[in-house]
Amino acid sequence: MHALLTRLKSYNAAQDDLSGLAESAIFTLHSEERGVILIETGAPLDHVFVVASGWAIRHRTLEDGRRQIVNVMLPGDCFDLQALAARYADHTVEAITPMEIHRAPTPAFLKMVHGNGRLAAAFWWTAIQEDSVLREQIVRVGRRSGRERLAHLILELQRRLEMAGAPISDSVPLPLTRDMLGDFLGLSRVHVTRSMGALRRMGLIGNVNGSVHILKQNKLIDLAQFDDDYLHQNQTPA
Amino acid sequence: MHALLTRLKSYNAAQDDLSGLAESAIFTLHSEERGVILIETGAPLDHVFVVASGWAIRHRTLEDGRRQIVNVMLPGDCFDLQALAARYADHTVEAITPMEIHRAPTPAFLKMVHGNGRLAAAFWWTAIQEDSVLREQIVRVGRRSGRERLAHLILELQRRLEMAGAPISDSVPLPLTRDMLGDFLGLSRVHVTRSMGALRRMGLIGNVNGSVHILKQNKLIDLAQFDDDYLHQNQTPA
DNA sequence: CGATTCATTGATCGAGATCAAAATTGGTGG
DNA sequence: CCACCAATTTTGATCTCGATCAATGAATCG
Repeated sequence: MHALLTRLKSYNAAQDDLSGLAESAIFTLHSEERGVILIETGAPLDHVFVVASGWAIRHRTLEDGRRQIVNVMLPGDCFDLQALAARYADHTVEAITPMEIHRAPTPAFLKMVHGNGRLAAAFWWTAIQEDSVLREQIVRVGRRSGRERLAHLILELQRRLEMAGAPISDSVPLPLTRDMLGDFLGLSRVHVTRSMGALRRMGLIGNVNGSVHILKQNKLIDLAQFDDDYLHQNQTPA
Repeated sequence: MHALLTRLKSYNAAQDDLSGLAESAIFTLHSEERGVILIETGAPLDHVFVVASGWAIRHRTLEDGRRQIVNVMLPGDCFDLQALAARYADHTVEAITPMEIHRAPTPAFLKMVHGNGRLAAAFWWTAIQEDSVLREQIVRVGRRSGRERLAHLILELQRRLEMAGAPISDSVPLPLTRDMLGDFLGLSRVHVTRSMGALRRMGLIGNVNGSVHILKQNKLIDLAQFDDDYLHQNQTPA
């Protein structure tokens, strides 16, 4: 639970009784291989997950094969809190790297947060944060150019990884194939390569294979019109 | 609160103690004109809203004027439950028709749901539903063609309006200009007109001005690959 | 090493953007 | 009821970004 707790620090500066989470015995730790489907569209939602390490994607595939990746689940992310109010999954979640992942049955999870208001609020905050990420994804896909989408995504991933305790660095791991990036950003595989090449030729990012080096943060932020307010990092509520 | 209560019926079939909501005195009713900004990007989030009548849009504008509408708020929708965990708005919400809207201060709202678990669950359900709508919007904008986007949106609006108590009908009100539809669907104004014309010429929808007539539901559903599972209509949780 | 998967690059094509003008709609006031 | 004005929609013409098709390179693995 380390990544999640690290993340929650930036929410709950006081850090009062979140300890209850680490102590609770309802989560069990599992290792999953790359490619494993954690949640299947249409399947019952009976567990809540917290990512310890590794990456997963949430995606939806249309009848004719077109696919859209909706979001990436990084260490410290929790899903599917949907389970508390909906019975069936409306998306598929798939591990794209080997993962370590905590899993709790929904009813036990519910009981835990019922007994601990601060904990409930903390999880609510993570849900809010994911909402904002989704909204920004809509803006990204709806109104930005190929390069802008890519630059914006790279910056978002950098921030989100740092929030979960990754060392501050201009090197961002990116274990996504061009196909996945395309399905994430609403572009074709080929165009991802092109946009990547453009950013490289502009000197904004460095050579890529499994991770991106950010060479000129400021230029990249400019190009992407990236404003990280939407990540609600240090906004303890009223 | 009629529209919201109607909507909640499909969630909480038992309909036990949601009455507390109607009785609670924390909401005040306001009339707003078209064009009024209900929530401004960057402004403190100190109120929770429930739409009684009229439409609003949540949108974000980039520095160079490109705009993306993230979602539409219809009668029975609540926002911004974000207020419970984030201090500042990351989007603008604007009335696009005259509206009647209920408003409660966030702290009072919090106290109310704290004292009433079923009510809390019901509001959580509305948040889950909005999440699903957002995810579907990502798929729509990321991977569908112009006509598909339009067809899909029309169908979604029809369902959502019905859920809030609008009479079942193949006539869907659509008080959005072509500009708004473009900013919503990630298209240009001109292309919205074209896509609309295409659907009309295909005999799927009827003449439009302020509302759309759905002439061939099935064909429209086919074209859009519309599957309304994501609206989680009758899925009381475990 | 073949076999497979993924990235890069080139060539061509098309959906949708942009620019521009005309037609329609909707008030408002005389 | 009509004339006028503004806002919006529709339509046409042209261009461009990104998609598609196809071939070539790298990289990984039994």
